[in-house]
Amino acid sequence: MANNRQTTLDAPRRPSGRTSDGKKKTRIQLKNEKKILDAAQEVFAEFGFHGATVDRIAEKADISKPNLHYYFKTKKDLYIAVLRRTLEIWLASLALLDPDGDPAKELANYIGEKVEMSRRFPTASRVFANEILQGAPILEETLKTELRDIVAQKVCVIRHWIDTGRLADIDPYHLLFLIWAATQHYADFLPQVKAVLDVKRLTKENFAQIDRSLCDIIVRGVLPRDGAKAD
Amino acid sequence: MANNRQTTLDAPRRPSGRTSDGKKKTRIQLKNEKKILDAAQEVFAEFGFHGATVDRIAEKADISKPNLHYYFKTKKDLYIAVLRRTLEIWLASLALLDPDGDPAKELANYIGEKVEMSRRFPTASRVFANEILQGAPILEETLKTELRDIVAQKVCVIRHWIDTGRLADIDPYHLLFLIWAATQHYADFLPQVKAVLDVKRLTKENFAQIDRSLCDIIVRGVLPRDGAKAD
DNA sequence: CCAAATTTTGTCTATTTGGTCAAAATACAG
DNA sequence: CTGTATTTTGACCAAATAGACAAAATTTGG
Repeated sequence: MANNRQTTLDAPRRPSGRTSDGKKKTRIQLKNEKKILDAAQEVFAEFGFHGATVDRIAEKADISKPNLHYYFKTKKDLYIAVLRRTLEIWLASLALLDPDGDPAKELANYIGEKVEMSRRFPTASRVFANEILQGAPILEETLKTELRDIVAQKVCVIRHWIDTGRLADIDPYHLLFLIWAATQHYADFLPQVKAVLDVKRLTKENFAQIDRSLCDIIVRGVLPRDGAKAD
Repeated sequence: MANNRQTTLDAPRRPSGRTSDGKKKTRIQLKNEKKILDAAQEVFAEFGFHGATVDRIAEKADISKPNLHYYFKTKKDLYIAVLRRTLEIWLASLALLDPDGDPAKELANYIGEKVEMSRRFPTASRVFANEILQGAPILEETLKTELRDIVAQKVCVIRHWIDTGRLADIDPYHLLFLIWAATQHYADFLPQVKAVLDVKRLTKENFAQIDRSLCDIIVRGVLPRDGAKAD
């Protein structure tokens, strides 16, 4: 009788192939859970947690509502499951930034990866943005532990680049925030971007241009200036 | 019998001192509308349109629900009113960027202004972010007209700076997006920023540091490089 | 001070929506 | 095949919530 009332993301971390009772998941379970999670991600991204309705998710997943509840006890459980999936991609991308690489190349590579993520998984980004925007009620703990730790590591890498004179003396934290903000902007604020650029959708070419622009500005902005030019 | 069913933001643009019938607004009206709008902005920012309840807004405004409906017929009307107020500040800030000024100074000034806005009016930023994130159902038309036009103007200014060799050859649109994203990040994603930085709140000093970091990176990133260093 | 206009409120309603439950249908192991 | 476990569904419920409305209270102009 596992009382699964949870408010944060920690706990489970199951190998994603077994149910809470330790039993193996059936093929049907695996298939339906994926269908539901995919549908839920889209709906949560479009309407936020509150705006999303279980009915709509069920409909999009092409499954009956009671059946959905058979797989996910509550709307919140489903939301948490979607967030967990999203978070994994999100955290993994930070694993880039190889300390031994060339700073300019590493940063450009990271920016490129993040831009690509905004292009290919915009709904994931939006679910995440929604959650943070609402005050991160579910993710808060995870942000304060996992994310904070990983970021601290990467900050060390950047600091090292600065200390060895391969990067200008900028604040590593704000550099990372800048990259996140700039890249995810094209997923989270897509309607605004499209309106301003006067286009129906952003093509691959658009994203290539975005990648170039961001790398241009940001990488240039953090490279050490040889001919220093004080203000 | 003014049928006020509207879906976009255009129309009204009243001098904000007269009611739809052309009559002068009473002192009570002015006072209560402000109270309600302020409360609504906070609640919409925190919970999004769907998550916000009229009861909660009424409570925060210290006014009864039927009384609130006396001033704003529907929740959507209220939401639109809040958005309109926000949009004015938002659009106005773009008026900066003086074509005759020094590019570096102008950009730094604009960034500073935007950072200051995120610090002082974070809820305004969040209401806006929420709206765009949900696909900008209300703002879409305004974005495609007013915002697009103003931005197009400013893009010309930036292009001019580039053409006269005072700025590197970067894409003006993406430069603006970069600045918006970077600055508003500290209002919209505040919980994440706080978690990563391991602080309870962002102080004035934090924001001064943010301003410095962003100006450093972005302004450096767009200044023409004298000693060109091809990739 | 009075009458008209404005403002405020208690009460009620219709709808939406998250979630339940028992029974039916289906898949599966021996 | 057959009995058991899993999956699916129709019907239903309780809570939340946007909004209506008429009556009461208050303000305002003459």
